[in-house]
Amino acid sequence: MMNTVDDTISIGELAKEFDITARAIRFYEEQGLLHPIRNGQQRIYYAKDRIRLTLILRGKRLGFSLAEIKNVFALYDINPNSTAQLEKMLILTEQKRAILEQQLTDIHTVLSELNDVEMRCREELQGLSQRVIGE
Amino acid sequence: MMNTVDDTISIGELAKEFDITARAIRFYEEQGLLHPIRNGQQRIYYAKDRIRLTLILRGKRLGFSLAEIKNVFALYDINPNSTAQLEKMLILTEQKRAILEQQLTDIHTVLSELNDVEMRCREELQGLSQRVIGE
DNA sequence: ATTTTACTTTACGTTAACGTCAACCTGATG
DNA sequence: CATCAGGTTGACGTTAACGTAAAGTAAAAT
Repeated sequence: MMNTVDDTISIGELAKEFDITARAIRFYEEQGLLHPIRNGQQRIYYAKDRIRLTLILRGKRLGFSLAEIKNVFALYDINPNSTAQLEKMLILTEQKRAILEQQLTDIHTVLSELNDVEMRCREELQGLSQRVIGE
Repeated sequence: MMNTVDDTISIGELAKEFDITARAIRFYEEQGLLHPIRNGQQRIYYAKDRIRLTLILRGKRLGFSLAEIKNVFALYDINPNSTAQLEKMLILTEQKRAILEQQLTDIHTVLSELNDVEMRCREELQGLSQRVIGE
């Protein structure tokens, strides 16, 4: 149940808020993507967990696997003192960027194709209704 | 092998051209996404199959399942004489559009986040090299 | 003629991301 | 006190999209 003093919520509420199942949330935890605190047996979630979940779902929408998303999280958690790690991170971000930019062009292509289909559809519908009226 | 008179190619060449396995191509056929002609036992592919494959792979990059991609293909193959079908198609294209536009905003968000990470990385690297030089 | 090379079908294996029980705990409520 | 809503941990099931291995065919090269 919702805690009245702080901003913690239960797994059920979190699931409802993001329109996913509790099972999915537990699975993300199992995979190391979430780390909720316990109140006895039960999990309690804070605002930071909501942010994490937002990132997870966005990553999924973009076609990234949970493992990849976990990697990205790991990047943010790196202690930025090693040149090697920093350069590795730059390589990874560049890879992501390339994929995302490919997706951008893909999306624009498909959107314009959708426009074509829609236009032909509407014209066709116009024609049909004209003929019906004409009779 | 490449046919010298027309523009047909074998499954191996097609696989190489698109950097996927022949198994994948056969699987797409199994799922009704491709319909190559046979020369005896062997499959032969025409330019139109290459176009299909391009569309399949683009769909996949955008996170669509093969079943969804097949549906989209079916839309193009509809004989556009039924008002009901045309309107159904318009509904489907609108759904796709919504998903794609969500992805667009997702991508822009992530790209700008990547920029932030990169900038912090480069600054950190600058700092490290400065310190080394200073010694 | 035989060995390669490229293809074929059949069929079982694999991985990711959960779904779906089953059996248990636990605080609130009639 | 009993029951119920909501939580918990296993553990096995499921689907998509192929991978992979086996066993056979067919043409081409040696």
